Amino acid sequence: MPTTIRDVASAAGVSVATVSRALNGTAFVEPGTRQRILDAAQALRFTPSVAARSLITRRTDTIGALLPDLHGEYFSELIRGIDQAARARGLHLLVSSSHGDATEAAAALRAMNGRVDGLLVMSPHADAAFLQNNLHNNLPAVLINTGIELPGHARFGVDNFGGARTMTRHLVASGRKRVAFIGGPADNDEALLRLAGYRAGLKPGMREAVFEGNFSEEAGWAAGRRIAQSKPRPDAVFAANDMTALGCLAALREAGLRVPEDVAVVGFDDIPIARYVTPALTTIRVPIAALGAAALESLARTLESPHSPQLVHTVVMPVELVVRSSCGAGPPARPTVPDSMPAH
Amino acid sequence: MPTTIRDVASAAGVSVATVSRALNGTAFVEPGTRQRILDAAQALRFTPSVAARSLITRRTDTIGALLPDLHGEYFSELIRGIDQAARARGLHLLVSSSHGDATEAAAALRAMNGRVDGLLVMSPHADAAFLQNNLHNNLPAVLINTGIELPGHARFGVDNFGGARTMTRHLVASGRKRVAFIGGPADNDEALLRLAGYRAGLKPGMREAVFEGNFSEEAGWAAGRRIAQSKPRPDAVFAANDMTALGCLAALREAGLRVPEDVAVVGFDDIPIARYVTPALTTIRVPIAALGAAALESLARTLESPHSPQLVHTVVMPVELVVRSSCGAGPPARPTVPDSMPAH
DNA sequence: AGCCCTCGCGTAAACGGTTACTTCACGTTC
DNA sequence: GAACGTGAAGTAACCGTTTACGCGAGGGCT
Repeated sequence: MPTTIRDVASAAGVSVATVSRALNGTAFVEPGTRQRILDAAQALRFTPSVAARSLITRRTDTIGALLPDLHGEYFSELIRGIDQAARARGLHLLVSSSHGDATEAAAALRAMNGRVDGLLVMSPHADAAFLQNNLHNNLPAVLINTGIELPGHARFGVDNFGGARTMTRHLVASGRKRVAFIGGPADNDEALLRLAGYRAGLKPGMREAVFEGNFSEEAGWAAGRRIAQSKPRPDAVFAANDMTALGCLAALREAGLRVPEDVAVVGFDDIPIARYVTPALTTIRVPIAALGAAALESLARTLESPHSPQLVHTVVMPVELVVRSSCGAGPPARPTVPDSMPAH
Repeated sequence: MPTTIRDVASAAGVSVATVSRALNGTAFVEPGTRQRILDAAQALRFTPSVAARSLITRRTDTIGALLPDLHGEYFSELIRGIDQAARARGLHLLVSSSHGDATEAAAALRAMNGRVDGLLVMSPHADAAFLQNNLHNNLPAVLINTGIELPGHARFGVDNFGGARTMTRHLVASGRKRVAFIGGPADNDEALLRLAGYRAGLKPGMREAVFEGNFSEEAGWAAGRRIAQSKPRPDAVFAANDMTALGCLAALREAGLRVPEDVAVVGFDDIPIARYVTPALTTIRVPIAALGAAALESLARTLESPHSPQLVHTVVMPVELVVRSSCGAGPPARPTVPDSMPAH
């Protein structure tokens, strides 16, 4: 039913091979002939069959993104970065988000087999064995935000350690004496790096105070209550991420403490909400979209030169300290409508 | 290089046709033979070539999502709903987000041709002519959040009119006398419906007061300043979306007005930030994920029975009034860590 | 016993592109 | 003027499936 390359060929009075060459520019075609072909294709609304092409070409010009069940801003920013970079390179994007367990993730990964030329994997389930088992025919893949190191694959992440150290140093430098830390999930690599950064940022002699957490607001709330009642009360709390900081903030204020006067509260991630709470949250901004874009760029380059040695194994994107009022050192008033979110 | 159906056939001692039938269950195959084939396929790690299959089948089991450059929560919720529904039906999801203008959107749409069996289109550029021109070989498509009505295509949206009317009535019922409205972009159908709902919700005799806006925080801020200085000052402001409400909120408070005592401020969408600002924003919750899922379900049904008459043309998802403190009628305190965002 | 239907399976023709060979017609070069 | 390189285009093989068609075997029916 749809027009094929043969229709175009007969319409232009040439062979299918010439049509293919003219359309793809893969070989010399006389300008006049080329124009006839182009016109015919246009007139017939010819669209090459992707399936037929990739059957022989063994390329799909599509990359797959395997994402965890992540949420809101983080997810959309990552996709945005990936999508833009992909479009710039003429690549398509097949996404699979939201799989609760490793089995689902494995199924999703396997289903992508043959549909994509390469893979962007960001999944808590993506350990070495997982990829080994489910990544058939050595599909190129780059890993995002993962702790594991896998021989053939590049890794991209943000500077969790450095960011956490910078934040801690900032608190210390602004005079805070007892800086507490609310951690993330115990098996989460990013959380562990942030914890390590916190420790590295303390002045020698300062005692660390680590409270349990799991990246959730509830955990921040619970930790905040414990912090408010703890014996030598901390005068600063560094939460492993912003949601935790938000929960902590609420708990501290309910306990009658003033933020930032009595205790500073800071987070990590710079989710958009951070700007809007009162007091506005000091945090570490992570370049999520840039992270996604960089990962895709790397993957695309690998695809272009399949047999070149893997140039880069691990890339750590720099992060940025964003000082607002919740640490007592930021601008007091509301910034005049900053780089805000576009309308939906 | 990868194993083909022929390898499996010779390994199992049967013909390729039988392998195909055994693997797809499309015809009777003797149990013993079937098992031999399954074992062989397993042992060889055989994965059917998607390209070859869809070349002959003319199906890709993939649906495309054409999305505007929408942001944050809205985007991710929509994708989540679509993705879950798609996975449940064994469909894959090819996304293309973020195109600034109609030309880019058209290119994105055309590039999907042949890669997808159907299309989910949510784009401000997707008017009738646009689809007519770029939707070749009458690809099934369903439209999301669009004002236009297109013969062959189902439409999905949320009840912008009803939600806005409910909100306005709520304000009126709680004693507000002068309810102002900050609009959205003049060419945005959703914004216009919300405006209409606002008008419909006013008591007869009440004067409407409509301020310009464009769904952005900045516009809300600007409108808020004008509102603060306007002659008979409104005692309630209904913004066309939450971001606008946030901007307005800030402007009113900078002008020294108390919210909600002096003036109520309410929004539309229930973005997550709405819960966290002080005062927490009263708003209309729209079921974004459900919207995406419903649209995909409809598309999938159309694909399954291609020649059945289009059952449903327009679906309007119900919305829900969420009363918080910014309208003066909500719960005063912070709800005890409500259905919060999961960790990223 | 003959007939027909169904099961079980093989043969080979699509599907719609790309591309390795070829052929042919021209200059160029020695 | 023979040898050769190169532009321009055609022929046909090939990519890996699905599926229409054919055929033999066996069972139920008349």
